[in-house]
Amino acid sequence: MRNQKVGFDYSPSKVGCPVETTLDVIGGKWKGIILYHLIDGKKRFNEFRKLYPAITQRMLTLQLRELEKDGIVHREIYKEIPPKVEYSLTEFGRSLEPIILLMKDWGETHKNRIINARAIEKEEI
Amino acid sequence: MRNQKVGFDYSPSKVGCPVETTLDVIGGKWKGIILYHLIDGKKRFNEFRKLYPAITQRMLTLQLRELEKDGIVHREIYKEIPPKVEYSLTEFGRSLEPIILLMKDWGETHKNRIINARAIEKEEI
DNA sequence: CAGGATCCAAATCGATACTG
DNA sequence: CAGTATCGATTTGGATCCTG
Repeated sequence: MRNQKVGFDYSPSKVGCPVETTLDVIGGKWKGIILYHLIDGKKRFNEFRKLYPAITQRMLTLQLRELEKDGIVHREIYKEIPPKVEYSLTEFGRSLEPIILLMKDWGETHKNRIINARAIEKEEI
Repeated sequence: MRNQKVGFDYSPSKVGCPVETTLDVIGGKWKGIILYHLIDGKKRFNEFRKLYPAITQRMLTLQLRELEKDGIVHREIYKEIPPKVEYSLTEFGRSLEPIILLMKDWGETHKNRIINARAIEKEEI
């Protein structure tokens, strides 16, 4: 299976409201985080893994590839030994910055509220 | 303390960057769309189904319930026959409006680009 | 009308092992 | 270092039937 997708299917016939387009690009489980960390500069593969140990190697690879295919992320390969690959936002990718930053603000402000809501939810089960 | 934790909880909303919190709330496959349609007023269950035939009854129910539990959506039940249920944004939910609207703008602007990128991707398979 | 319940298929994820 | 490959587990989705 050489083309497993981690994002959503996006055949044109399914395209509905514009919000869906955006969520399709940044809504993957780890894409927002990847994008967020790319805002302050390029990152290497293992830098991401240190920043976010919870994401597996496999998922990181898959999500980066999709962002690359959507033209959001640029992948620069240095032909050295040991290998070195740097990921950065493309110009197009930068157009997502305002959204990511707004999401960051919202998350910072309301994180505890969400955590509480979900904790209560669990107690009730 | 009835909620003492022995290990560390790695559930997304408790750890990591704030962007993840936000995506956790609005990133569900249909949540963005639901939220988008709620911005311009309350909606009934079957109204959503007409606006978005692609979403199944089951998925609509599940996603609405999650938004409700997170305090984003309010569910008003009218005890009538036939039954009537209206969904609306809570005050808290309204704090997400700027993000949703920004996502809508981005989607409108770049929709075609994304569709093309993914069309090419498919040709290559 | 607005769903709940059930069952099954498909998509997605994670752990592990391996490689240029 | 930066990945691939593989496999089993989990999650999610869809179809169908049922109900107050």
